[in-house]
Amino acid sequence: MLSDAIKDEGVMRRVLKRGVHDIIVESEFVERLQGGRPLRLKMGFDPSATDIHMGHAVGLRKLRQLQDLGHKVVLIVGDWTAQIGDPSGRSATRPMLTAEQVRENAATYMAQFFKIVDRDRTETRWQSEWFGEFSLTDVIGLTSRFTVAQFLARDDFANRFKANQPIAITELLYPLLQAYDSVAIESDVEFGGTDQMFNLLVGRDLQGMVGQTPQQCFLMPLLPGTDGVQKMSKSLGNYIGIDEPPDEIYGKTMSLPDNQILPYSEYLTDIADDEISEMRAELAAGSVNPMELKKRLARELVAQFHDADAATNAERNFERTVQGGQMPDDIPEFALPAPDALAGMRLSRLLVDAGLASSAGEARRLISQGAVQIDGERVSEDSAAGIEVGAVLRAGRRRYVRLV
RNA sequence: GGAGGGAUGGGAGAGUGGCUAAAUCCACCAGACUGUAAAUCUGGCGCCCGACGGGCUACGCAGGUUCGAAUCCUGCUCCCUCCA
Repeated sequence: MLSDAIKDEGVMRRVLKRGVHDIIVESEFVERLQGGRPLRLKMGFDPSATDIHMGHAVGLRKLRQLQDLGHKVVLIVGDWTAQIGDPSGRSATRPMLTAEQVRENAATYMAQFFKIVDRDRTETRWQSEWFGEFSLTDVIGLTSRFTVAQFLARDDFANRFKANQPIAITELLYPLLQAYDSVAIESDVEFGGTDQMFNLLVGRDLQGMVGQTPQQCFLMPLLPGTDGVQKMSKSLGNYIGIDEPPDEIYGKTMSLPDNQILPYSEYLTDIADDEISEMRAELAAGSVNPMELKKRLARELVAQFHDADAATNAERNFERTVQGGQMPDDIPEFALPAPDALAGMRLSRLLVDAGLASSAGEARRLISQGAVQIDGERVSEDSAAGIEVGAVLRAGRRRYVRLV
């Protein structure tokens, strides 16, 4: 059942150090890892956000590594909290969902989740299994174990409290509910980003209070988004989704700032440690064009979330279109409503209809700024005169459409 | 329960009767330069109109005063601070 690989120093190093920010408590974790019993690895999921991106992948890859050593993932669908939402209204990321939406979102999420995590070594649990039965007595029992001072130890709360920002009572409840999840499934290890540290620790405390062995907390580094500064998140629009087409993953990776090449390579690929050290040395010495290392990274990511052929293709496309300035071969088509529709039509109208601009105003701006090309020729007049069926419209760097 | 302060565009934050589709910064879009990197520079950033002009919508919500309101008045909703 359990793999002997845990005796291998290289494997252990990879599991414990690479793509890991901190393990609380590392020595206990190692002990339990070697204890001969498959561990229950807790991973919670909020069904109000269903897209998995590279930032999440760091942790999911870690789960997979541990599964490969014989351990078991327990995926918790946060259906209960999602149906309550966040009444404080402060956070648009926690809308109230219907049971129906939760089911759909969970399905969407899992389809992506199991691209990384091994389905056969995963147990899926729904939060409502235990919270569905919860009474007010239970809630009070739970809250009575903690103090306000404990919560003020969390940076986020402390800062907001000092700055006179509101903190909804429910916000204090969420960590407790999450902690109770750990008790409900008898978690051995819980995973989360460094921003989750407080919540994970509350789970650890609560388990101890009810007589369970406290879970270990596995903290993953937060992956910066494509801007290289803020953490990757959908709402900031700086993410690379694992479900995105090969060309997108490749292209977005290429637009990463250079200083993200090493972190991304380390956290998201299996490129060997010595190779990464070599890359680091080359970058420091300036003996390599960072672009080349980024291409390597982009290939690795596409191969991982699609396959090797897709990676080769995406690279070829990138070289031809972006680096070579040629048109891509897959251009979405836009069907003109009528054969003679182009006659007398304004170009701005056409751009909007074809989805290349969100409004006529934007379309006009693009034209006047020289961002619009027809069959490779830059246009400056807002007129569709002379355009024929089969022509390729381009707006900005990457938006193309072929008229049919 | 009492007193005071506040709600402005994706975010932060000016503006206290016309010069305000609303300063400035960030984010974002496009162009130049490039390695679809960073930095820098330039232009843009509500919607519509054959349009160097015109119209419509917008400053928490609903009314009102005024030739004219984001700016004044009334009511409502929400938030914050201090006192109890």
